[in-house]
Amino acid sequence: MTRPSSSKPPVSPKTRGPKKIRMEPSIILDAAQTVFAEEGMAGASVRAIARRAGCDPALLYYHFENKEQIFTALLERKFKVLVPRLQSVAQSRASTRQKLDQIIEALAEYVKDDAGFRAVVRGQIVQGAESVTPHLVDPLRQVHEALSDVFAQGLASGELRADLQAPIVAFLFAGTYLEIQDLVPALSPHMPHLPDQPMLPLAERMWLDLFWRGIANPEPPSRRPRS
Amino acid sequence: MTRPSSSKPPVSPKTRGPKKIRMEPSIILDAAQTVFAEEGMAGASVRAIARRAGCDPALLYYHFENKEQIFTALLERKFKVLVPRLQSVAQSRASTRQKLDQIIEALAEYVKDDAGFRAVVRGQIVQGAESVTPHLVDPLRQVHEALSDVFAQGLASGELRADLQAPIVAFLFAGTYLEIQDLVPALSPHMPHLPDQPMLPLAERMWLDLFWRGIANPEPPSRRPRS
DNA sequence: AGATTTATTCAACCACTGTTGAATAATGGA
DNA sequence: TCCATTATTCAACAGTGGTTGAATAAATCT
Repeated sequence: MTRPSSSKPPVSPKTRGPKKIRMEPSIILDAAQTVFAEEGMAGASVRAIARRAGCDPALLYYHFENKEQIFTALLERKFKVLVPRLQSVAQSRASTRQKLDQIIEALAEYVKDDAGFRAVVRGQIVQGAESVTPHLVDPLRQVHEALSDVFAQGLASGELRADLQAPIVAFLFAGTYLEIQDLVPALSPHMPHLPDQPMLPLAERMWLDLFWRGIANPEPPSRRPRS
Repeated sequence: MTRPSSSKPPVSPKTRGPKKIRMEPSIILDAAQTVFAEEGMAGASVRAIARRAGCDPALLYYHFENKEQIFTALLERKFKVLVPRLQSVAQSRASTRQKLDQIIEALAEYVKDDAGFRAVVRGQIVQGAESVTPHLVDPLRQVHEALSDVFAQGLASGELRADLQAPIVAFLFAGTYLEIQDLVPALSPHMPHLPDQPMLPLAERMWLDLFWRGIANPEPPSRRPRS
């Protein structure tokens, strides 16, 4: 102030450089996931993510290209565990019913505590966001193919009703499962006229039974090809 | 430019006031709905909404309190037609199957060309946005109550399986229907291994058949109380 | 016609946005 | 121990965000 700033006082010439050490990019991703979930795609600010991760905003640009690429990195991280797991279920040879249970297990891992973030992803999908969609279609296609395979096998073996179409049932199965995982926990707290138990397990069980009755072949073939 | 702006030239003292006349608030709401759908809650700027509606941003603050209130007004407009329609279905006395068809008709009207906007609404629900949730819980509760009634009646009449719980089936029915309406159109264009027909009608029919098989009582009572 | 109310626009405010270039502390190798 | 690389921070830029107060045209009323 009073000093007339003789030539070029860089204001505080000795305070830069690391203070926290070794910030793992995965910590930034964790922070980003929460902030995206809470604020949405556009509402999530780089500064908020950095604050939550405990570092400077500029650091994000050292580890990632920009905000969108943080988002796509997040997608990649999530699908990298889901896709192979589903593919291995599709290649196992258990009964269709058992495979569905395994698929549900994998999906349950995928959705864990994550409704907010997945709502953002859904937004990007339905509005076909240019920068995100390319990174989404590939894993989603793989997920859908794996599920389609499972249902196609069930059709071929006669475990499932012959009037079904595997790719469509795959849509229905995954879509409705995720829907229940997201919406029931979000809504049931506000519905006063409900039984006094946790809704989600009840809804999940009822949905699975319902769905199975809807697709199972009422006259199943002999369980093993028996003379 | 060249004029040195003598003392206080209010820059252009005669250009204010209306140019377009009588901008209906509903036009602003239409514009807002598209922009919210395309850009998300935080990404939708007041300026973008105004541009789309063809008016000045400040006008939005004459007709509405602020951005959030535009959003809640939008919600109100949508639910004002859905809720009574569902309630009247619940009070009619057709067969349960017929009532479900009517519910679907009402829901189809509700979802029409609107996936983007509903994705935003879903985001607000799952993240429990403070300013929006209060305006959502009431209509959502009414929707859920109406559907619950329909299923409860079906249970009482023996049209539906006795091991179901009406409020939960209500969740499943509405949730999964909306899910299919949103996700199938958004995803199927990117799935190369699909039959070459429009997916949505197929998926919708298959889902309804599946759902009905899942909830219908396999030993239905006499259609009218007989002797 | 004149006055009042209603509907609209303009210009500006400040807080915050994504992003970058330069400065620098910590780390690891020679 | 010195040096090069890596990881981090600071400060700033230019743009955009929601929002408001004053100005004013159009519509309505008397």
